[in-house]
Amino acid sequence: MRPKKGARKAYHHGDLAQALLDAAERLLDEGGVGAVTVRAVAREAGVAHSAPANHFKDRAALLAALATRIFQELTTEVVTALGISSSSPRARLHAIADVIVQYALRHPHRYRLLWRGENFAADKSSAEIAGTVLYDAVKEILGGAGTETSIDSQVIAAWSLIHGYVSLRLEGTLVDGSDEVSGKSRAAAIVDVLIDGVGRSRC
Amino acid sequence: MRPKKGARKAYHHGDLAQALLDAAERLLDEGGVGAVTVRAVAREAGVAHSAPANHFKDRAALLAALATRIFQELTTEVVTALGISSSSPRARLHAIADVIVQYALRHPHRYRLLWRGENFAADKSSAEIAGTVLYDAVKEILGGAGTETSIDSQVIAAWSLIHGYVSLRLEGTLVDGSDEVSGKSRAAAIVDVLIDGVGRSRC
DNA sequence: CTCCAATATGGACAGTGTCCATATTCTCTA
DNA sequence: TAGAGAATATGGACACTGTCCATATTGGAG
Repeated sequence: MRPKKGARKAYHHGDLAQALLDAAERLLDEGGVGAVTVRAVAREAGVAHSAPANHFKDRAALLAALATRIFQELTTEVVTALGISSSSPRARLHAIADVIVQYALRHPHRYRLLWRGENFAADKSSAEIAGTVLYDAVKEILGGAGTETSIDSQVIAAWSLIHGYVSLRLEGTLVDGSDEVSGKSRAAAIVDVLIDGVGRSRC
Repeated sequence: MRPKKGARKAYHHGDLAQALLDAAERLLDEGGVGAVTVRAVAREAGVAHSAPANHFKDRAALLAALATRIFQELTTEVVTALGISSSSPRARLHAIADVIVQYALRHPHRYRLLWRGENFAADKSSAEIAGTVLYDAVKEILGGAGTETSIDSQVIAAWSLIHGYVSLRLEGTLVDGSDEVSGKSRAAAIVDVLIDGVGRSRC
């Protein structure tokens, strides 16, 4: 039977699933996804090497669950920031970009984990839900003007821009060493480029 | 001693290093980076499991070499496309985006390999060189107008946009199923968004 | 022709994911 | 309240992996 209510100190260990995810997150932060090994997670949680199998059928399933949890944390941070931010579309886009860039730089391994599609081969559902939340957030910011398709393109462009920038930063591909450019962060600068357009800002 | 000239049928096997990279690329295309195992590569190439050690000290080194080779292939395709493309900045940006998106969709595992920083822990050099080539290509397209920093932001924005879009497509995150939008590809559409700006196209 | 370094081989070891039979413990029901 | 069955945890096993090692082979420089 599954725990029906509180589920604290339930069964033998007491929510081992949660404890395993905690352990996995610790290992992830320290050594990257490669360090998140079924056996290492079990060791970290102080259980037998085969105990995780009762809660996650696979290493992939474990990583998927971890990614889902992280995705929700990130989504929450974004939503919170949007709650505080002013109502200007530019400010709101800056807020989103800022939260995501900061989170990714603070927890690089976590952010990387989010975008390994392999992890979601099992249950795309929860990741897709979180993704939809973020997508809709930007769509709302960009408002109702323009045709439906043009808005979709704008939303996709915004997400591509932010995610791409973070990826390049994390992988160290960006030769650009300066985070600051004329008083604002590089992230803010490229968001402005997207809003104002390359063509316009060059004239 | 190292082969000095032609290096064909050299030594015991005859450029085993190259054969190993061929085998690795085959395995990569079929089963993703996880399938590129030192032993599997050796099997595929028909040599002992420890033979690769003579040419690549690590699995990481093997992957790095493979990534470098793929990076050069992609770079070449981009440069070629730019040679054919018209001189309009918009057309040239479209050309770059198109080549990269098409390449990534055709060889998803190869594209993914390029952006795993782990692979370059050993020799960042060659990957950085290839990255610089692409970076400079966009920088040249965007021309000499504007301040230095604002140009850098524009180039970074362009690369972030393209790379981010490809990543989202590859990971299946984009709920967007339609590649085509009002006669042009989605990739072209978001490049146009970047050029014209979100603000402008909404007025 | 001889020798040496580059190259290839096979064995070994620790670590991994996953399956299995077994042991323990919780919860619901009879 | 007693027991039964399901959920949970354990330890062993297997095949696979990366990497090291001692050994064998080979090609070219001297």
